Amino acid sequence: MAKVLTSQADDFPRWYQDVLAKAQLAENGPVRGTMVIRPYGYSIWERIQSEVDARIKACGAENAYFPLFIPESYLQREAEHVEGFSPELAVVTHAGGKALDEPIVVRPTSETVIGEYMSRWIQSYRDLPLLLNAWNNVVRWELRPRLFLRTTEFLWQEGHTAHATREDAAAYATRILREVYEDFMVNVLAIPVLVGRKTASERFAGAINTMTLEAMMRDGKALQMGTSHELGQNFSRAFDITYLDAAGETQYCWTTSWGSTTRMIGGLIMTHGDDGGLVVPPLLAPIQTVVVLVKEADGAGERVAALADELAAAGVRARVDDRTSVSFGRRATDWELKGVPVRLELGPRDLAAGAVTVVRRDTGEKSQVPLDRAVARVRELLDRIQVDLLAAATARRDAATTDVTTVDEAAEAAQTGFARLPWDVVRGEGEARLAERGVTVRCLMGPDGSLPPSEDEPDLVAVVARAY
RNA sequence: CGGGGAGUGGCGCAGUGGAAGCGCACCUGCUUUGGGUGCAGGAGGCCGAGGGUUCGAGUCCCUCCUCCCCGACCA
Repeated sequence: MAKVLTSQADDFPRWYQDVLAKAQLAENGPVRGTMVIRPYGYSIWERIQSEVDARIKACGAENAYFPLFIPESYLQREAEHVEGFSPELAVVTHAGGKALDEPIVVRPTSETVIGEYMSRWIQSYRDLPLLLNAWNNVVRWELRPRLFLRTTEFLWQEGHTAHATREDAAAYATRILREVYEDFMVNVLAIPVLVGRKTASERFAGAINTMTLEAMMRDGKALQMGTSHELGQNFSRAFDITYLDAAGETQYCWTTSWGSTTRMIGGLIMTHGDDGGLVVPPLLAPIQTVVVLVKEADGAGERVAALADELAAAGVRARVDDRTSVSFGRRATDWELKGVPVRLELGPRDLAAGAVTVVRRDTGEKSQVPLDRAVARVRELLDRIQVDLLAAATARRDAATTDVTTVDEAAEAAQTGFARLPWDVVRGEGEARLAERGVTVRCLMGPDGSLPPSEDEPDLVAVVARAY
């Protein structure tokens, strides 16, 4: 492979920046912290949306849209919520050429405005559960932005639901965590995630329980890939989200919210990417296979086009690269940088052999396959790569995870990966001591890996790490 | 806001008082297409802004602006 990127070993953050630029994923916008997502990067986001949206709908939620602008007074109705978000709000004070009577905030999240409308839409227990989701953009003024990982404006989906009982709300928040996020991340992104509970200090502003999915990047740091919250009755009390139960009594609803963002693209890059660039898992890839015309000769161009058609007919997202004005090496490198899982090369030597050269992006392995077996071979490889990427990422994570027994050992081990230790050892002053070394509790898990119903369960395990 | 750096073609950088340059990218032509081909030619600059010193300032002095990195918040 040609060396066109800073290597991961030399400088991981710079490697990340190089990949963004060379794979044409995204670049900085003119206002600090904003992001321009380029067509290839956006096509990856569209694939994410498509997969996540289908899973959300399978859980019964419906899409809706709520406004970008929220009255400042709405945020102030929930004390913890406003306290949590105040430092990062963008506030509109002037519009239409004059000062506004009440400032308008640009949504940092939509709990408040959706709460207002839930209170109007919910009358009786027959209206519950109310299951909503929105695909939109939000703004949180970030002091230290990084493309995809932490930007002032980002794209996401935010789900908001209202239920009759705490148990229903908890069950739904957990269902989304498992059936939407975990399933998508593991089976499509091929990223292994730890599913756990946030500590009180890491909890969402206004939630009674925050659950998280944590992935390990190739540099050993953790990335929160998604969250699901039980909001208790905090927002239903603030926004008067009530219903009449079967006995005719007025009750407050129990609400949830859950979100996943363009940050997942950052996680994708840093989980699977290597010194050759991005590596996209086949099930996610906007382009699963590129058919490269090495050189126009002996009808090779027609064979390339026919091959791409056969692949498309077999359900493979295929693309032709017949830009013979660009040198072969350049084009091979381009597709590697973009992480296309399987590349087919067709040139005179292949034609003479009645074959096509097949290259795996993840391993670099090359083989020659008879033309009439090419489509079947591609489909086998796509399946194989999907499985292998998850296995490789899981192996890397497990190899960089250490069981320890003290806070000091955990802080040390977390400099290069994840550390696991008893929660009882950490709780209290432990979180502050870890923070001194840049380490946080990523999540709490049961001894068997289960999702704890509270942080007071016996024998909980704390997973700690440095995080993005 | 505390500490540390940097502003020079699109991007990355060199240039310590005397002709604005280099690499990549871009355009033209030829060449080469099986791993970022090679050669030749070419286009592109208010050197962050303002003021000062000097015969002469990208370079020295002053003021301002912006950006980046390290700390506290965060999907």
